[in-house]
Amino acid sequence: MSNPSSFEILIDLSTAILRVDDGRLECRLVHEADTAPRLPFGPFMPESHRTMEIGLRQWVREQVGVELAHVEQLYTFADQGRNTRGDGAHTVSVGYLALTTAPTKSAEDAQDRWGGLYRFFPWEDWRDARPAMLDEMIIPALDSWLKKAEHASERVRLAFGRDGAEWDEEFVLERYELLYEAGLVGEAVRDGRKSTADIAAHLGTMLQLDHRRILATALGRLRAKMKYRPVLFDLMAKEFTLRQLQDTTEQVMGVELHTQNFRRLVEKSEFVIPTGRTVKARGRPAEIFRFRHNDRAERPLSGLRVSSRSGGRKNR
Amino acid sequence: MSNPSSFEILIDLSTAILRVDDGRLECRLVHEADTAPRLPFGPFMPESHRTMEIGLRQWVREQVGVELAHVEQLYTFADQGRNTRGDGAHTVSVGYLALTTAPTKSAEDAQDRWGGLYRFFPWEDWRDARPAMLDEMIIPALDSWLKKAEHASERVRLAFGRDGAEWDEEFVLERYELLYEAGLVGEAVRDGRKSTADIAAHLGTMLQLDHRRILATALGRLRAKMKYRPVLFDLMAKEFTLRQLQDTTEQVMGVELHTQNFRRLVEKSEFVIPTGRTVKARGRPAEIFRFRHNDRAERPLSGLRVSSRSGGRKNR
DNA sequence: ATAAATTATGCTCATTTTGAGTATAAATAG
DNA sequence: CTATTTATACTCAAAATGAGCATAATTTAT
Repeated sequence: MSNPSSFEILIDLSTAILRVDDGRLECRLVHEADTAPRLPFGPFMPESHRTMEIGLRQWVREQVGVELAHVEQLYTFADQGRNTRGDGAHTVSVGYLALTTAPTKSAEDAQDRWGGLYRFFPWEDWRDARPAMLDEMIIPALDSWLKKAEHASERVRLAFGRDGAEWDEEFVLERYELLYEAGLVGEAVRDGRKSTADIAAHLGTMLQLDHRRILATALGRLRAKMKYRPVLFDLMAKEFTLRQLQDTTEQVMGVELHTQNFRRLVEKSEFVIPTGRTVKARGRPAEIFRFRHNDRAERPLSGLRVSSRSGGRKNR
Repeated sequence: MSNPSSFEILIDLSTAILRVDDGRLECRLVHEADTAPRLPFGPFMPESHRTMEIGLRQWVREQVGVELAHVEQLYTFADQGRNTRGDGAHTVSVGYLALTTAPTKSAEDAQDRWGGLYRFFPWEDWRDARPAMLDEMIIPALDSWLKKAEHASERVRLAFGRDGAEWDEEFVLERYELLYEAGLVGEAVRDGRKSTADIAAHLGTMLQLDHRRILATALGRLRAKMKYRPVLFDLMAKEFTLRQLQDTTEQVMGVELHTQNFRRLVEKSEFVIPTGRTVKARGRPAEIFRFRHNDRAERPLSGLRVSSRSGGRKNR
């Protein structure tokens, strides 16, 4: 255990705060002059932060000021050269995911404080159809990269659902990492790796430091978690229609769902209770529901094993 | 982002290395004079470790010398007072899970290098029956703690499957944490918390620092992961019978399974191919299988959604 | 006012998966 | 040769899933 002295390490606590506003999945951003946007973050200061979560909540409070409904540690990143600032300090970053309830009055915020999540990962949004950029840019670029990096071919196959593998919507981070390694995203260019800058310019918006990596981790984790824990409700307002619930799920999963079956699933789960009231819009008025909180009668914490609509998830 | 200077932080890389030997789930331990055993660990040294995984592999190599089949970061713990050594340095520990293939010739190791995992978590082993210690010690002690700590009652309910909630074998960490908070495990005594030392003496073997917490995280994660990724095979030898596969699964999940249905599940999954050979013992000889490696034809990486045998999982 | 469009909700049906057995096969142990 | 043990095969009902058709309750267009 040689030399257990300190190593001048700085720990960043960075948080991906997600919400769904008006049916759109968004991430809270902080803008600074002359740089890419960033996530809320700050250093872990053990003298004043008894736990990391306390520290993170302090930074979020100071920089953002939103109420966090769910907070969860994601991953600790420490790779050399991927979270580098001016000073040469070694920086490790601990990424967190936080969810926040849908805002009551939208568009109250300054326009750019919340950014649509798929701006950063356009290839992850399959709601309409398989994104064209996959076949037009990403796959060809990966193929040409694979000539030099054959060792990665199995990873590419699984992450991007090729050669009979399925597209797994949870593999958000794996896909981002491959794009980074292949030099196809802006951060690779910035970090001075061998890269293809012209393609990178089209593959989503860059963030500072390793924040897009953290965001990818957040989305992947959220997609996975929704299937087995009822985190979905931490993204909803107190009351909602089943359509809104479905919209939120679709936004997160990046896939369209079969409405009737989704409804059946939700009702069976008993996570939700009808209020009796309805809301009017176009078409038949929808009933308003709310989440069944920590009642005595609460179901075991299964999630929603959502089943996608026939249209989605086509592979090549 | 005030004051992003360094804070004299030391990062420990600690690894729970698991294997199944002769049908028993074990964890690699390091013994030192006059203390509780510990996991292999060492400091992260950014100067020489380009990534944390490189660092961890170095410590494992130096202290242990086993081949790791699967390595996965678990969680980063930084709570004040739970990983304290003599020197007052602030220590954060990053826990890892590593799996290792079943050893060919068992009992070659010195006796105490590998310890049965359920020594540390006797309440997690439901293979035979619901562990008696739950009703005899743990639940009553928790109940009496809850009188002073009412806020925790919902957590206890979910973690220990009370009042209609189900016992969820994945909640290993949640249970350990509650036992710690309630002062019922040795580490709470050691850390100087309000505790019930006489009970703690019976609730499993202590480890150094926060290593048992990391180990709990490891077991919980492994149990969860087995259900959706084929990590199971990283615990098996190259060839095995379906009974051995089932034994391993049962060891990890801490539950007995329905043999015929397990077999059906495994065969359908196509993770496994028969070798044609059989192995003799008592009773009908069992066919020998091996894992279908990264073949071109590999299935999507689903796991085994194991279904427990009727006997198991009874709640109170 | 009436038809068309739109959205919500209800229901059916075939298929697959699951949970729980019963039955049979191929060995060893006595 | 019989009982015991372990492995493997097969059955069957119940539950879950995937896909679609049908109806209800509104608004929008004509």
